[in-house]
Amino acid sequence: MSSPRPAGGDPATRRRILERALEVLRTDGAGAFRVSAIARSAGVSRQAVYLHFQDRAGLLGATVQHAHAQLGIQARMDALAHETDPLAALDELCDLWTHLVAEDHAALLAVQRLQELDPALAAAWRSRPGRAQAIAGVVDRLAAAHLLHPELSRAHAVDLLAAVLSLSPAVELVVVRGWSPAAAGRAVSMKGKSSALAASTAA
Amino acid sequence: MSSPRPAGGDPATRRRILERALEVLRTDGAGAFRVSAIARSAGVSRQAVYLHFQDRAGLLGATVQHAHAQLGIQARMDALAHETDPLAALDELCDLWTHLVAEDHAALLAVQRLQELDPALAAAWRSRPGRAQAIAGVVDRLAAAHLLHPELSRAHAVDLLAAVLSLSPAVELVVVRGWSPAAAGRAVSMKGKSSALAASTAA
DNA sequence: CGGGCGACTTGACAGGGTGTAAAGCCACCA
DNA sequence: TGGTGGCTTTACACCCTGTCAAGTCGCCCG
Repeated sequence: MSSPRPAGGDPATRRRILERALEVLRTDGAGAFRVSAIARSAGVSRQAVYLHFQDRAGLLGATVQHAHAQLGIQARMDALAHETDPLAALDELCDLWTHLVAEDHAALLAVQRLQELDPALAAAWRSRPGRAQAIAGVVDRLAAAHLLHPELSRAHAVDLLAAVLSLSPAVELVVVRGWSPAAAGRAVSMKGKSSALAASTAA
Repeated sequence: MSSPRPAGGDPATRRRILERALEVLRTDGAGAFRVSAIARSAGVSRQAVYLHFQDRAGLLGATVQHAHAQLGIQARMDALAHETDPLAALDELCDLWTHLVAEDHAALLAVQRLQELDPALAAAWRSRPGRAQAIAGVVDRLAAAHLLHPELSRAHAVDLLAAVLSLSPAVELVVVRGWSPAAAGRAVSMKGKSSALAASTAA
């Protein structure tokens, strides 16, 4: 269910397509994410792409997954799950997010752009691996440590954290305004803390 | 310079096109923003649209302007400029933003989506009327009232506020998670305050 | 060695979108 | 009566997606 790919073709070719797709995305932006351009860049025919991926949205989804794998997002997500200190977990999640955005904002913007045209991609994106769970997990740990603001329900805290960790703030700080991912992560984390915690326990 | 429209055609027709374009955007989303669909919806030929607007991006820009006018954004912006209490100004700006997003997120998302394909639209969007000035103005007033966090430069405060007032947090809260614009505005405002102010002087 | 199969290419097509161009229609005005 | 502005119709070039059919190449298996 998680990978309904046509399963045709050589994995090496598939990987090469994904690598070039990611590079196209990173260097030329979301607007350049065209099947023909990616195929050309990968030195493969356009049809070959359709042999490996359902359609453009499928290719984009796989490309984002590939980017996440390349950046070791899953490993950091796993580490996050084992972090016992709730505040450290929150910091780490924010840092993870801003670094990911710094590296792959084009890919993330492309997904945001294409999801409207493609319900399947939208669904995959909304429940993108780990993110919702990570946010809920951090909030749960904060609540367990009695750090959540007393007037804030857990659901509301999740909403707030999701808003803070949404795409455009990170893009605004890191991409548009040139902050370092680390600094942006700290800022995001501070926003999250101060809007959801009982006391501003800044580091 | 602000309105480089071809200036051809009947203003009434132009208005009708804008109204339908806005409705298309609001009901069918950014993905449905197609010249042909809008022309059909306005009961006008596709060419007539090009007679009134440079191209699709120009039409979108004008549509957003029309939406802002319809919602009385400019009036609220002006009122904002005359608000003397810095914290009230901040609250008002956040409330303004979430209400605008609640009403026209589709239009705003469309702009965000198309700006990559159209440098002119991107420029117009980045310096969208009032927004940058409003943010800078609020920060200035906060600084003048010595409310800014002492370790925060004015430029950084502007960056932070711009991040808080970027598109996706408001969309996340209001559109995805169903918060009321007012509640979302309060949350956004609180985030802005707590990340930029010396003390959490909540209302 | 030869057949077959999987991976890929080539070429073509339908469908839909943008933007431009040229010619015609029509109502209104001088 | 003639012109002109606003709009329509038709046609076009161009690009992109997604599908189909046929052909090519290499490799493995019998």
